[in-house]
Amino acid sequence: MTIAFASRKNVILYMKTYRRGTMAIGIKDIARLAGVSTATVSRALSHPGRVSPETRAQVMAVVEEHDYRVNSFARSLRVRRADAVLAMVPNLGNPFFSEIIAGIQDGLTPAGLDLLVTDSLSQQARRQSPVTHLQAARADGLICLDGALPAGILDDLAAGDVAGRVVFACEWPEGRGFPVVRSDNRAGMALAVQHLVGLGHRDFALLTGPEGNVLTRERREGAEAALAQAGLSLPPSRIAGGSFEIRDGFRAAGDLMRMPSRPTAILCSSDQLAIGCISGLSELGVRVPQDVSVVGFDDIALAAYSCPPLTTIRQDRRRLGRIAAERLLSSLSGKPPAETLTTLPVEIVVRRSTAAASKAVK
Amino acid sequence: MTIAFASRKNVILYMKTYRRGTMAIGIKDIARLAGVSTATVSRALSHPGRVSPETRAQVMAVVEEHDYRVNSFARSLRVRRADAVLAMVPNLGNPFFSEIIAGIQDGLTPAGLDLLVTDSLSQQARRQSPVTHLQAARADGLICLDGALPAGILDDLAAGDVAGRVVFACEWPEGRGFPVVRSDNRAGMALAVQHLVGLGHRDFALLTGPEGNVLTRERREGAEAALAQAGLSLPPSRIAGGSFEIRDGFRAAGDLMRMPSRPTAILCSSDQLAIGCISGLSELGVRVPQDVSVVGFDDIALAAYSCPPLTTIRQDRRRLGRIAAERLLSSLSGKPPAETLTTLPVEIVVRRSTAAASKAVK
DNA sequence: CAGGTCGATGTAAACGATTGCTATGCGATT
DNA sequence: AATCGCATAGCAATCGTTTACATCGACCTG
Repeated sequence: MTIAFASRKNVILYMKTYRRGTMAIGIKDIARLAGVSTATVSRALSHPGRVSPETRAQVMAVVEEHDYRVNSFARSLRVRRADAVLAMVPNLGNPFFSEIIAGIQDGLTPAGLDLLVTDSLSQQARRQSPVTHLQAARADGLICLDGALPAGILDDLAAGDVAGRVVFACEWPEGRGFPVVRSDNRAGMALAVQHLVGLGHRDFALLTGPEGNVLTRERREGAEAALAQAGLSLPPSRIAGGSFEIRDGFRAAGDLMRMPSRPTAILCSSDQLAIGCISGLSELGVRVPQDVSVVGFDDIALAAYSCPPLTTIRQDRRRLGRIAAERLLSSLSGKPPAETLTTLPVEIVVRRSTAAASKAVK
Repeated sequence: MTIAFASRKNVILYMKTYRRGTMAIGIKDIARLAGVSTATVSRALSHPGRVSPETRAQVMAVVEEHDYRVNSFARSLRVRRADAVLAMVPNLGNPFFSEIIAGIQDGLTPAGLDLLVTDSLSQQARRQSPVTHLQAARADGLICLDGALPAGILDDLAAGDVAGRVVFACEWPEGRGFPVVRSDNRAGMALAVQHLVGLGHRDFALLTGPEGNVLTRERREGAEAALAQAGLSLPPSRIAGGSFEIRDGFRAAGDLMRMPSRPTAILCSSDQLAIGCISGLSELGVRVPQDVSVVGFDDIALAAYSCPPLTTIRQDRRRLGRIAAERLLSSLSGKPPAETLTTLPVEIVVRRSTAAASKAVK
């Protein structure tokens, strides 16, 4: 059985050799077969009301018989519209984004648009920016899930020729005025804090995402504000993290527990962080939730089945994607943007990683 | 002088804008500004060797200055090539596929191809099949991760005009002769069985995926064959499951433990099943791995952090995607397919969900 | 019955690139 | 000196649609 084979050679061969071999059937053939002009075929297909019922039926019969499809390039070239949208994620391999992508697809499908995807790394590899796709007319619009684009690209995205064709979702660059669709990160953290305070916790820690990320900031601020309201605060020594990844949750758990005074409740900026954190805690013999309570953020599918099942903040990622797509569509159709910031509600789902603060904590 | 030049350029641009009502700059503009013909611009861009160094530099300068991009539709129309590939997954929201998609992107990027994605549901919603995209020239090829396409669509995919433009990855329809890239499912299950037999286990159970799925079949067969080799067998009452989802693992755990005689080792056809299963077992007070050992399949990111960390069969999904992309590229370039079935090796990663069979089992 | 309206269709010009031919200029070969 | 070859660049056809405009009856109206 074979394992793999040289790729570079294929690439070169592809670039040099490939031509679409088969001669596809075109509108002219249909016209001839149906005994009408190409204009009539085109109209029968895209403006059925503009041709007589008999002609339409006749054309359709031929179209069906030969399984004809309009060549999308010729069409797009003529109408100057790609009928496609590009979604750019920081990392395609990160499962966190898959549901947002699915939501985008949901939003695009009713409008008959296609979905192109790419990730920031591949773009860099090709020395391209998503702007290229727009300029090359390959996509009508862009939904960007990466809030950390370089300034130069952001400038391009704000420039005249792509204005109104970009929506940010989930993450976004600050102070740029792009339309964005996001979850209510502050409210989410507030929910988490209130839940834990209600359980009697007074000693909090926070696991944050990467430095400079908007979500990191909003979630931290949300936590701090809610804690302040409860008369509590979050000393810097109680803030750890540095990415949304599992392994940092694991690592941070160790760091936190090594401190002289231990928190009884840990707020995590992602479920991955929370799962890593719990894993790290159990490694240290710290029990969740008996010794410390942990709450996550996102409510990924596995959250309900981790052990213990994770108390977390649910954000509806699918909906977020769909709404981003809808906003883009509306913006593409020339409608003036309603507001630039759309904030989606979140909710807390209480499972078993949180419990009343233990009285006997040191 | 610079001023004069700039203003003339602006006038030209303005006139163009005014006339056409669009801001896109075209090859004609570049040609005019560089003082050459469009043919030369085109050649400077795509066959740099065919123009003199001076001309090329001159053209490039103008191209850079105006940030010109070739209109991909005009180009695709002319060269009859989309430079894009469609990936079709059963369900975009399922994170299992995200890494395969990332791998596909990896394979496509060096060749400069774009990636379109869609899922089976959206296709149905639009009453389209992936064939449509190929016929409409929207994509050069298709990578299909859905092995359960209706027969009619499979017929279309095998038909003349799309022949050689399809590769199946991960899953595939049987008895059709399409090129397939897959993991070595049988060997994977054999690895799992051997590991457990080595730990002294004699009482096995198997959690399967959906009925009719190739992966379900191959993994079951792999398990059965390896067990047979060890002189063991798998009675029907020890086979449960019905999907790759977490919740079915959870449910199946209950079913299995309700049987009069309990297995000491559970083979799961996916990590999700395994995680659900462990969750279900712990619900019933059954400890993993002390009471029963569980092994998963896939090695998803969370597998290392579940509790206990999951012993599982790793399949390199990213590589699988990349190789599928490379096979498609090679096939598009007209090379005769080497062999239709490419099988990727898997390996077992032993963590803590498996242990020696307890002597004291009832 | 002349003139006007309207609906259905055809004609042909875009859309923006690529590329087979052809023309030109210039150095090398015989 | 005449010819050949080659590198370079332009001309114009072409890719497969859509759509503005023209055409042509049929029907209506005064």
